[in-house]
Amino acid sequence: MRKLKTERQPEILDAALAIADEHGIDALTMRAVAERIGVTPMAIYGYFRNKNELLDGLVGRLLTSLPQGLPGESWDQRLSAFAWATRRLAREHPGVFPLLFARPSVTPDAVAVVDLIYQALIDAGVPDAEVPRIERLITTFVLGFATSEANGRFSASGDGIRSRRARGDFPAHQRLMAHLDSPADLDAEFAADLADLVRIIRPV
Amino acid sequence: MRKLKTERQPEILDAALAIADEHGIDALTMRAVAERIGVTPMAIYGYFRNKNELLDGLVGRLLTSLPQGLPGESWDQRLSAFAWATRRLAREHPGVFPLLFARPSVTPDAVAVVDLIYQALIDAGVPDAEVPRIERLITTFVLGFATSEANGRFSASGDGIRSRRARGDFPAHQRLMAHLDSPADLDAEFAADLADLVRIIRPV
DNA sequence: ACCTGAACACCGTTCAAGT
DNA sequence: ACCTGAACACCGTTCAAGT
Repeated sequence: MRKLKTERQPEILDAALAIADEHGIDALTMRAVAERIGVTPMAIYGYFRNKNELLDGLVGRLLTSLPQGLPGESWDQRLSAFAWATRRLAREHPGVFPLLFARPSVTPDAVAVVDLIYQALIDAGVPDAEVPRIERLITTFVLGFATSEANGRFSASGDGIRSRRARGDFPAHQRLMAHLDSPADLDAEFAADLADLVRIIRPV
Repeated sequence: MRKLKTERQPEILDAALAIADEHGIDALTMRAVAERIGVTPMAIYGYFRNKNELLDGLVGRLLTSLPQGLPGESWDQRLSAFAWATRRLAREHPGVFPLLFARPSVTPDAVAVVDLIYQALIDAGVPDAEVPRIERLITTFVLGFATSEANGRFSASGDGIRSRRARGDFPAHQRLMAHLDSPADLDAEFAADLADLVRIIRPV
């Protein structure tokens, strides 16, 4: 368990994030990161024990870039700010964002975000015993929505379907045909979803 | 665009799924699959154009194993059956399951599942124009919950936090300390979440 | 204290050949 | 029609050495 250097960690994470943003997550290799900061691949191992820890560092970087939550705002303003900021993050870093789902994130950064949501729910009047569950419910949805968008799960309907739909194999699709022109306005949809979720919280 | 053989595709997918289940997704290599069915790595390429298409096949396999929805059941029974079956799938195949989030799945298998949920929502009285949004809301949550569980996002709290919590850096955590002993009963939590989501649907 | 160079055990995938 | 063998261009990571 060697002690890690920290000096150039931010520089390395910057490089890694830039590579993933520009060329996709598959292009994020130790060798590519090294080349980008003008160093031999092995130099990276002085700062991160292995590639997995570098990815953990990337997750931490994403989390710290979320808003800290100004104390003056109301609970639903704070919740909403978190949700929209998370979604914006996914759009800015679609390659890296899905890692948030994969990595437990028990880092201080992650706990800080959770603490913010806990506080918002407490302020909303959610009973203490219910707060952790509702927090998981909300972050699961928000993370899931943002990840779906980043991965193209909501678009991509395309052609093959349309014909099959017409063939009548899927009766509900046929009936809803007028409303299936791909989720045109995801901003509006996300807003409506959040409103629905807040309705869960309110009278809990 | 060579024509692919189909005969041994199921056999190959079986092998791939078994490897991922037994040794994790990282152990799922073309070479390992080939060895498992007693063939050279290159033989696989007669059945799947590349590794990505093999993974798509795996996603299809997971989707077809979901229940088809008996017509005799009520809409909330059908919705509930889908949700619990999805979660069970994630527990049986934690390594492969997260692929469902990554791959758009516009395959017939995926559309069939969506059609089932559409129908349940229609039967629940959700207005046609709202059905696709509510479907995405629900599947996003269910997929997100199951993926979180498969990836250990809900457990894994552990030690580092506990001390930090005690240090008082996170006030909401401190207040809720009695309720943070890791999400003990995820079955009950999932049930409560589903009940909350159904309350969204009911009076839409 | 920080970085390099060479090497190892793997990958996915190509191409040409074998039966 | 189906599969094999050898090879290529990559990976992450080790170990020992260089300044």
